[in-house]
Amino acid sequence: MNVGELAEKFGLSRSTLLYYDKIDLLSPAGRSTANYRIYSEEDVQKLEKICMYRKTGVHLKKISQLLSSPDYSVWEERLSQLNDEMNALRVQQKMILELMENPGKGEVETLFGSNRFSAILRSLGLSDKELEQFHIRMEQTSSEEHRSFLYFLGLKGEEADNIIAKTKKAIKMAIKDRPV
Amino acid sequence: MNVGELAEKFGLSRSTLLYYDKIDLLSPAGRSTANYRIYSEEDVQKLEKICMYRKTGVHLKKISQLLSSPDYSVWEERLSQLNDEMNALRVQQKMILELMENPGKGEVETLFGSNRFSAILRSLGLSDKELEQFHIRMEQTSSEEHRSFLYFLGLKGEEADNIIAKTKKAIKMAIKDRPV
DNA sequence: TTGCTCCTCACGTCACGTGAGGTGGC
DNA sequence: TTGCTCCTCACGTCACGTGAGGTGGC
Repeated sequence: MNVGELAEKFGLSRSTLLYYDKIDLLSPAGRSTANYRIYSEEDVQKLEKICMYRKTGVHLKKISQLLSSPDYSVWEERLSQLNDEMNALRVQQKMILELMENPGKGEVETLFGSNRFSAILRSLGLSDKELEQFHIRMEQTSSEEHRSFLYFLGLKGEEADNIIAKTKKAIKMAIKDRPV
Repeated sequence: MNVGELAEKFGLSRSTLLYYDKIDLLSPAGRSTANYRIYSEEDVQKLEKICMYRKTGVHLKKISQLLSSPDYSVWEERLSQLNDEMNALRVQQKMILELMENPGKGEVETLFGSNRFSAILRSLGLSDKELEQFHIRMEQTSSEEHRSFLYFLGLKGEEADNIIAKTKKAIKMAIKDRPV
């Protein structure tokens, strides 16, 4: 296999493979007479692992190390890092919400009503779909539990009522649209 | 004020301020006879805003735009971006957990018992302390609710029992260590 | 011969950090 | 004079993307 074929097979760009060769992460087994890169079956399997590991967000250097000596601790470290990164993102969300609520400090227009609600939703770090699913499952299990959970999150009475109303509506819609 | 003083006042490095000058984000009002940068009171106030905006994670270019023309939509965009980024991190967490559970694919040692539990905890994107607090609050409110919540998260019976036992222990410790 | 892929530099990205080499102020 | 801060390049970071300019294969 040459670069183009390998790139397409894995949905990567050529420059990615050239880069991997450059940093000695994945060098082709050989070269053709015309100096084309030729990848072996082993190279293909190695690339498969690389792609999997890459999806965890660890640095290519660590991936390189992992390939030569599997080390379990890399995953624990990465999980811890991810935790920190998520917390950092949450801090950013909080900062934005503060700026939105205190336009005086940042001198931006005020935010209110349903906008504020959606901002709070996002600040919880969940996607809209995920949150809707969560609320639906809670409401179906126990409406009372749902309400206390919303209070638990620090929402005020009216806001909680709004969410519950929305969720009930969503459930009705879901039931209505359910295939027979 | 010169660079060093301003840097210290805001807890920034000098190179940061040099960089901000270079990209025309914050250029000093003037220069001394020895070509030192001299920052005015206006510059100080501008830097204050820059520091606040920086905490939201928006690019310096956008911050530069914000300073000349306040635009509310920047925050909405950033919130949406943050959502995407958090989801991306969650995908990475999932990938790691899969690799940990399927050592065959990644050829890493197996994970079991309490390790698996802590991995699940981290995969929820909460810090250990946050999670402990959460469990404590739930357990104090309603032990039954706590258990059903754990099932809700997909934990099996024994694992749930373990968490509850741990939480009860933590509560006892907290009560015991409480200042009189 | 015409396209096509391939090759090798080399520069740009983002927000700085880190020297190198030199000058002014107390 | 001794440190101290200041100055201006310029390179390194991370994982590529994007040309520029040129060659081999069908």
